[in-house]
Amino acid sequence: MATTIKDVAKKAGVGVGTVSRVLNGGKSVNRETKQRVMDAIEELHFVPNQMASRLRKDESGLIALLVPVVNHPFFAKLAYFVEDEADKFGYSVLLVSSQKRMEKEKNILQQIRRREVDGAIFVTHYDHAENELKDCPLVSIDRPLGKDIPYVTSDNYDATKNALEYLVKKGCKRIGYVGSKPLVDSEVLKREDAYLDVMKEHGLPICIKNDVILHGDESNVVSEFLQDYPDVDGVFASGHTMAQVLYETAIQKGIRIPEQMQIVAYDGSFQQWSNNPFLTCVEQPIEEMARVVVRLLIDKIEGKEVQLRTMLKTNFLIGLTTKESKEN
Amino acid sequence: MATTIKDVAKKAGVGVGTVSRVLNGGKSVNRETKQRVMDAIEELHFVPNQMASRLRKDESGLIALLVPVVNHPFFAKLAYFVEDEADKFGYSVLLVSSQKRMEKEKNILQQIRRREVDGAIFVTHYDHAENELKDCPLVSIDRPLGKDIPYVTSDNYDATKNALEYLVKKGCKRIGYVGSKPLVDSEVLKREDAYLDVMKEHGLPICIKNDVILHGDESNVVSEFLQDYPDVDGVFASGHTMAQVLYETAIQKGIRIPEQMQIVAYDGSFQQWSNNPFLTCVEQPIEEMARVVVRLLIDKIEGKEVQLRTMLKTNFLIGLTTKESKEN
DNA sequence: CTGAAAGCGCTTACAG
DNA sequence: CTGAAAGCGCTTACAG
Repeated sequence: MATTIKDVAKKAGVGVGTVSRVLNGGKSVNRETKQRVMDAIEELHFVPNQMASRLRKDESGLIALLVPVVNHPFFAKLAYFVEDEADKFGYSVLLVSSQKRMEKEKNILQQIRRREVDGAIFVTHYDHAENELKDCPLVSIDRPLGKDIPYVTSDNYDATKNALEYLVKKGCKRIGYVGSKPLVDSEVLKREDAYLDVMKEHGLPICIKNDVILHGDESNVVSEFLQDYPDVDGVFASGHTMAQVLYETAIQKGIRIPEQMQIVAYDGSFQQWSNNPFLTCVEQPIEEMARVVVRLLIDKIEGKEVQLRTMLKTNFLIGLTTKESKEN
Repeated sequence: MATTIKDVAKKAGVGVGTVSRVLNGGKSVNRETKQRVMDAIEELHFVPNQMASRLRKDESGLIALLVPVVNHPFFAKLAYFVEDEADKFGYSVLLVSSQKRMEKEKNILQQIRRREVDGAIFVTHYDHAENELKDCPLVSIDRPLGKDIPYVTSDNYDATKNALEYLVKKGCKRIGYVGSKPLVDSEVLKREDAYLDVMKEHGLPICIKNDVILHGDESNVVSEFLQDYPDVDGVFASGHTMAQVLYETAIQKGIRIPEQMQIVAYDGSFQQWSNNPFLTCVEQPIEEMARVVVRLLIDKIEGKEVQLRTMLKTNFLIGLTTKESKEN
């Protein structure tokens, strides 16, 4: 059997309470006693059973991160920094890919109730009844999960507007929008708003394809988009994957980029692998979003008051998928 | 306070043991009693506290997945399927990005001892003392973590050889190899072996850059590689990111692909987003690797005997980074 | 500063 | 089939 706090207590000649106190900081324990206990721990190679301690303290030390799929650059990068930040505060991260599986989201909600996890970060999500979310420490990204659930987002409207204005400035006359529409109310919807506004302002035609799709279907969406609007000379792609698929598909069709078609993307997460941006894109502050959202969650878990909406600034990066700046 | 098994027992007019039996399958419980208990559970919205049950049963229901970084297509895809498979068996996945943080790996080992997690999958890893790994349910990918630790791999040598022969067939005379060397003994090393063998066989020059690097440094490695061997007409890139960075860097330098330089990659994980492969590459069976490794781990956790080495077949995909097949 | 004891919420032989 | 009881390994008032 594994050695327990009892064995340590016996060996050190103290009560189990004292061992526990040493384990939890050792404040208010006599130096000598403490040393004896620590020696015993050392000798017995004692490792406290976390499960017992958690049961007692009624906390799990776990937070769940729900993403549609992890194998997508945006979510992967987010997961990376969420784990990094959580680790700093002593939390571990449970990874859940919930796309196609609404039950998984419900499960997490259950797990929170069961004290299996302390809280959760929903990046995207299905629609849940308000009362299911009640009393669960939850935070989200881009979407208001419920009216009391804090979330982090980026300046979707302004950034998109800015990106589209850039295409206009680069001479585009027929600008398309290709994206995947969120299932529920989301800040991401503002990208489409911005598109419609900019087109209207400049009197340009609307060439849009923005349906609710699953990750993995970008290829079909792009094909249909190019079929419906074969003559676009500029495209705003909502999401890095969409942009990448668009780029590849265009290349395969023999469309020259940026000569025949310029591309601007929202979210340029894969840039990190290169020193210079390849896609011209709106860069979301993914790392900061991750760190902020984790801290929000921990504050909620600890019962603190937190800000409901945090908006972070994006960056505009000029890459090779738009025409060279002459005026620069 | 949360409602407990006791409340349910009282409400149903039975003992707590009976409630527990109903919760755990309800076998050998009278139908009527069972119904009464279930009604009580329903009425009280009772959710069992997992922590207590785990303490009692001495199992956590958690497995840890250690990758250097999640935000890399290979690891992200692996993480996705690991979670999917683990979920089928009732396990949740703890995600840990251990690059740069050897302590994180040690922590997991500790957590296994503490019964915080039931087992772990190490994809890559630092060197650990054999006795640290002792008695821990562990499995890994591509690397033998220790002599009793099962692992899953792909046919690195054959696949690389095959890919290189393809470049030779496509007329390449100066074939380069750019990769990142694993820290420890690994099946991945066989890719370099295959390269050296093929070059020797065909009397071609060696143009190799294969150092131990961190994920994120691919850009520098590629730049140096192209500087050292500016006249390569074919490159084998070990790893999808390396290949992608190579492609982008070449494009930026004005090198035409595949006319001036053909590229073949090991691991074409991002293919999934397109219907047609973009990179010509060796496709690792990531999904199968993930599912197999999870099942191996669960078998180990349950104390079964498992196969030490599982080798899976790769696929060779022809994309746009090598010259058109004439003979096809 | 420290020990003895109660208890976290469940599970599981043990009797019956 | 089922109840009472012991116990999983820890933590935390409560006395002293």
